[in-house]
Amino acid sequence: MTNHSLPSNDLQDGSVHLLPAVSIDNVIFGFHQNALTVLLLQAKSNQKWMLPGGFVGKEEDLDTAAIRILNARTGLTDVFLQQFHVFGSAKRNRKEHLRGVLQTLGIELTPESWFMQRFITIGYYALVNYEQVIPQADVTSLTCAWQDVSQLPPMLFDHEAIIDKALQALRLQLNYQPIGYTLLPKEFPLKSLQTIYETILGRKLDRSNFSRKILSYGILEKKEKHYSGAAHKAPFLYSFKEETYFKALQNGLKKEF
Amino acid sequence: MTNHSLPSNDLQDGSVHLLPAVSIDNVIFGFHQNALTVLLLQAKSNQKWMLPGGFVGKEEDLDTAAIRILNARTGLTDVFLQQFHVFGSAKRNRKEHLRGVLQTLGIELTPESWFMQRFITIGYYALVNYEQVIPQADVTSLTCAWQDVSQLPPMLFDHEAIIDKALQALRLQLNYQPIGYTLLPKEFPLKSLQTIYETILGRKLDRSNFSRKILSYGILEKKEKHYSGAAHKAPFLYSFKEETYFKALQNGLKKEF
DNA sequence: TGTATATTGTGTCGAAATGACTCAATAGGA
DNA sequence: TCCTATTGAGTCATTTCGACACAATATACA
Repeated sequence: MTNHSLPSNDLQDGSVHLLPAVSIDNVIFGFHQNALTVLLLQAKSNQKWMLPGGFVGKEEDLDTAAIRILNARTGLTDVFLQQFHVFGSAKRNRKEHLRGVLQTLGIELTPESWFMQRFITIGYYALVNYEQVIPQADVTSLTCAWQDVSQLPPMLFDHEAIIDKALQALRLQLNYQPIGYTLLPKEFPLKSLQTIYETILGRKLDRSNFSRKILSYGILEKKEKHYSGAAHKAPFLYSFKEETYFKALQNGLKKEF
Repeated sequence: MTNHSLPSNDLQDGSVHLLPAVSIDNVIFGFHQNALTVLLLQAKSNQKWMLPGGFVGKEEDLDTAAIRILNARTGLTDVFLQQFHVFGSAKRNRKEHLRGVLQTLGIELTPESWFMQRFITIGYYALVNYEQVIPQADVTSLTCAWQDVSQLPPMLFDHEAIIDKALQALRLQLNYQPIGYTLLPKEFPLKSLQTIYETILGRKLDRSNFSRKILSYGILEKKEKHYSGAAHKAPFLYSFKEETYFKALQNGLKKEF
């Protein structure tokens, strides 16, 4: 973890009502200007960027905590949020950053404080609608802002690796679950969805074949044309058919083997 | 967690050298008599079965701890072991079982002891060679034994759900990674591999199509015939081609999308 | 010794999916 | 008016998939 959505005196007596040694980091993906982006915070102490994270209450489910933490930075409540990996190397080096955080807050803690101990962090990823998010910085950060996934700024400790791993997890998910409903506005051109797939997969896809395949899932509905103002033919817009979309989320898109 | 491979006085002062609130549970799969099996321990206190689990040292990587715990019950060192999910519901009810464990060991702990607190557990699964395992019970268990996955005995708290989730994770893995090298003896008939796939997927596969597909991966080598003594044609044996097998493990079997 | 039975190796066939293309239509810029 | 980028639609050869057929054969049993 790096961040927290709790009052700063929790750092002093968090041990009373927080689960020790465990934190949560959220990788929140959005889609804007034809690019996949991640919501990040910039640390006051050293200007590096970090994932919005936090702690878990002593009697709080992990999933509930992840949602609470996401809500604090985005204002969103109803979100597709999924655990994807635990980062548990003993050498996740937080020490230096923590000193900075404490200095920022004007707090002193002994090295024995719960907050100074080793933490493992559980990675969750979310796919959200860019438009609906109101980024909210916290007391330790200068700003909360979207960053292009393919051009990440300097990140705190292992947070770039965590984003990488989230992308890998998404890449696998593409093969058995639909994606996009929570990332895109109600109506969108197929091109946008294709860009999302391309970013996650890290390679170009054939336009024609992509359209054939995605439409074969039966989760899209064709709407009217969209005149973007660009110097070329106007594309059709599409929207997700909620019913079949969620059925596909549950049952998977295809049966391998 | 449920179990531990550490001396029993760790229960008293584990807080000194163990990570609090975090345990590991291993789902160890083996293949025997044409069936997929899991290695389980039977609790002395109430005869229920549980996954071999344990704790994490304060300076120990999660993955290292998982291997250490697996080694303690199987004697194996070189194993395919993979984290698949964190179980973090606040209501994972260990309390009753813990009382039993403490009674068995003749230890008394205050409710404030680290051991009596809430734990989240990280699930790892392993695929191992049945023949090479020497099951080893620990101080809190009557026995350590293999159990058929499709006929599990009564299990402690959420351990059946954990096995289910491990199977689900395996099911996904089948689509992009080869499986079997660590489960089967050096040489085996295709039928054995097919049974593994069928158990993991929970449905029958067409023999002919299975063979075509699995051979198309190029990870198998045909060996001599095998006369089993059964009243029918003798099958060929196969072995994995290590080089291509591990290449496939790394790079995946196919590129969806 | 001969026949029955279960299971294996091999192959067929149509349907579906995939990857690499082509080409006309068109919205706005030069 | 012509140019250019992009779209919608479609072609086509190749590969993959699912379901099934059939002969070969290792042993049991009559």
